[in-house]
Amino acid sequence: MNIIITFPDGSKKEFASGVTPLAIAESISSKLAEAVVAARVDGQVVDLTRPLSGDVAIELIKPDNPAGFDVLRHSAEHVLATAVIRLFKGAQVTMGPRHHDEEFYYDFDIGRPFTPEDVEKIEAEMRAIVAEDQPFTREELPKEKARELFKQLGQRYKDEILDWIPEPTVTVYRNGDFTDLCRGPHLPSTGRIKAFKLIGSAGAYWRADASREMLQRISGIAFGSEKELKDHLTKLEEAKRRDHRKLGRELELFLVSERFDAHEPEPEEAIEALVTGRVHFASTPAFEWIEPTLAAIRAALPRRTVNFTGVNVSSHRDDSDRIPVLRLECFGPRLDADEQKALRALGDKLLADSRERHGTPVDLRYQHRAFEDIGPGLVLWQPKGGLVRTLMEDFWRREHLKVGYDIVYSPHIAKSDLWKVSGHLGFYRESMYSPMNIDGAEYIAKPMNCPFHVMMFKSRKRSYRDFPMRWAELGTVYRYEMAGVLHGLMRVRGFTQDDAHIFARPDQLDSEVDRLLGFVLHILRSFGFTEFNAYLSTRPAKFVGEIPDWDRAEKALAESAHRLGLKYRLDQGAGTFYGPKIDLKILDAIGREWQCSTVQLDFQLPQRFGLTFVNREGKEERPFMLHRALMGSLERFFGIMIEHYAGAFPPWLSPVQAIALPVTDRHRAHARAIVEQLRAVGLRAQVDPRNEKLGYKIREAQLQKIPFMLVIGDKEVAADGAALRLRSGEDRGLLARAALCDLLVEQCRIPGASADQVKALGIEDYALE
RNA sequence: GCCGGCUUAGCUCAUCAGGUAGAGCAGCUGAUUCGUAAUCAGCAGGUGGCCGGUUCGAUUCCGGCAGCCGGCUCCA
Repeated sequence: MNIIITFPDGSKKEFASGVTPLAIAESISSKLAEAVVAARVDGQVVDLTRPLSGDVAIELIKPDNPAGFDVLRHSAEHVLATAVIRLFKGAQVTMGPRHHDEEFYYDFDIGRPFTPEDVEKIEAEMRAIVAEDQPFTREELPKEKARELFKQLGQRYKDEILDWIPEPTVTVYRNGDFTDLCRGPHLPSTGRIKAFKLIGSAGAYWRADASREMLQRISGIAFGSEKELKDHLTKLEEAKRRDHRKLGRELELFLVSERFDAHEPEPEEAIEALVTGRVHFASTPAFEWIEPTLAAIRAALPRRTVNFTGVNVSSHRDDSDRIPVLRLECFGPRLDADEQKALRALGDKLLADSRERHGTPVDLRYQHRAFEDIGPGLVLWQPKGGLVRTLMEDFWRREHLKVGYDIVYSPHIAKSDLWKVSGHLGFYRESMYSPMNIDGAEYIAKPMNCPFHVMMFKSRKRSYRDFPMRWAELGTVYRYEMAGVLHGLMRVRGFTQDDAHIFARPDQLDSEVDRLLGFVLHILRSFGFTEFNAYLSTRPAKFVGEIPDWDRAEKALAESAHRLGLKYRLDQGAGTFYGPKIDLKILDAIGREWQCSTVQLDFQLPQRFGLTFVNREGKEERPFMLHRALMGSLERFFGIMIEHYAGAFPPWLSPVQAIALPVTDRHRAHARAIVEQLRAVGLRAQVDPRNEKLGYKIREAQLQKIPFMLVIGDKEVAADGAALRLRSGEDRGLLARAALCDLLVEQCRIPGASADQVKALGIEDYALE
């Protein structure tokens, strides 16, 4: 019996029933059969070896297609697992990712971490398995049969995976000595994995749950050809070259988490004693410890002043598992051997005491203070970075004022009570810095700016005529982020949000969202980003407010994105607890995605703070509130720009725009004259006055990524001009002084919203009714 | 916070197996007056992240802590 196969281009061909997609590919060309990794049959991706029956539509999938990529990488995972069970007796296999971005990985439990040597061995074993060209075979069997099978194989984790599969029948794939529970599909055989490389190993929690077993993840990359693999590695190299941490140091833009040696040993050296212990936070307030501990330490160190300086709560998992760290400072000469011994003995004693009292360990140690330390995740903006930031901020302020925002400021700390009312202490406590005690009241560093803006709203009775109110602030916030996630400027603990809160009447929702999205695009484009991905995040499982309000708000965001021609992806259930949001991610020069902008609707705060306005009928009504950030955080956005431009900022953002390079010192005076004139028209220009060869100065200017180099020698002095060299290497030749000036002014112009844009962004409701 | 790795001069990196550290660049001094990505010479620079342990002796071996890097998780 024959069946009719329909191809994507609509053409049809007849085959014998039971034909496999692989055979079909071979009938077209052997090259295609070689390249193809899976087939889409009536919309479903299946193995190339799956026999077909009945008339179907078929599409042969190659690795250049996302589905094909997935199959390739998925098979690579199985090869990885095969290598691991061969090399490690009793290794437990768990699972790989559902979808693959760049990398593939598979998590194992071998009772210990993998070493870098293990990974090398595993990769070698994988190559052997590929060379063996083991066929992948698929088998369907009832769930209970599968349970028995994996029990026999000694694979514990598979049992748990089977628990969360609802279907009565499951599929199992085999290759060589490896059998895995797997939906598939897979390549016909391991020999088809030509280009792959293991990237490394790291710990990962079973089911991403920190309370479960720590597994060992091995990750790698796989491609359809060696060339693609090579290209990918080149891209990684390129990313490394652009790393903002490296460029930040080289260009002297910022410092983060820097530790400096202490300057001079001081006559009165300070040491710091830390007392840590695990106690039940709710039933045993850490403060009970302070007095007895202090007294004991004072007795052990009679020659020193010992002060209590605070309590840090260092674990943030949940209330019952917090670790209060008592921070004590001891001033005085460095401890001698006897004193250190005494302190250690005291530590042992405290340990024993606390075990008795709380059933938990306590640990006392001291540390000589040998460093001048800022603290992890805190940023210093050096002069050149500070200048770029100033330019970013100035631009930001000017554009905001143009389109009807007001600029506000708020303090860095506020009483705990405010954070209680706002709900942060309930929902956000784990990310907040510990309170400080001032005159008997508790204050906390702000993790967000919104409560302050809300308080300003409440300062007087509001009328429907006041709306919309758009209050923007470059507000520096502090968030306690887990130590392991900090990363250069991209993830820090103190950062400045380009925040704003828009308070408006319900009838203004659509127009405000429209204007906002338009404004976001304008700002991001001005900084040189032209490609975006938008994500609409809808109601999560845990939410506040009424469902009709949510639906309406989600619709408003979606429609607005639509009106602006912004294509968005739906992120179901990923909204914040207080409202839906739309996030914009920008694509940088090498195609990486970065989240910056977020626009969030909030039903929660106006309600918690009881915000109202008086409407046209004289009745109290609740306004809505929009939170938004465009750049997100100045620190992070700066980091992204550094990587996007590889440190070569556009001229308007370059710390130094032009540098004059006199060929010898007799050309210095003329160089100074040119620079003076450039400065007079507002350009940031400098002279390199050093007695060095021209090549040397050019090299330095080039490394500093200065956009315009002005070479000045005899010819240029005679012609009263300069020879312009661009950082691209292009030599523009001699330019007369005036022409040079005009050109540079033009090239360094600061972007800004045009009159049309301002109009589009809606200045009209500035007019009072 | 968890898992692994790393931490040597301002930066980039050496020091084969435990015997108290070297180079290039940067810095300082001097010479050189030079045309599109590095002129030469000299000088100075380090209680090898911090605190302990083992050892006759630790940068090297072991433990604790801190920081960084790659992941988990989370997010601007």
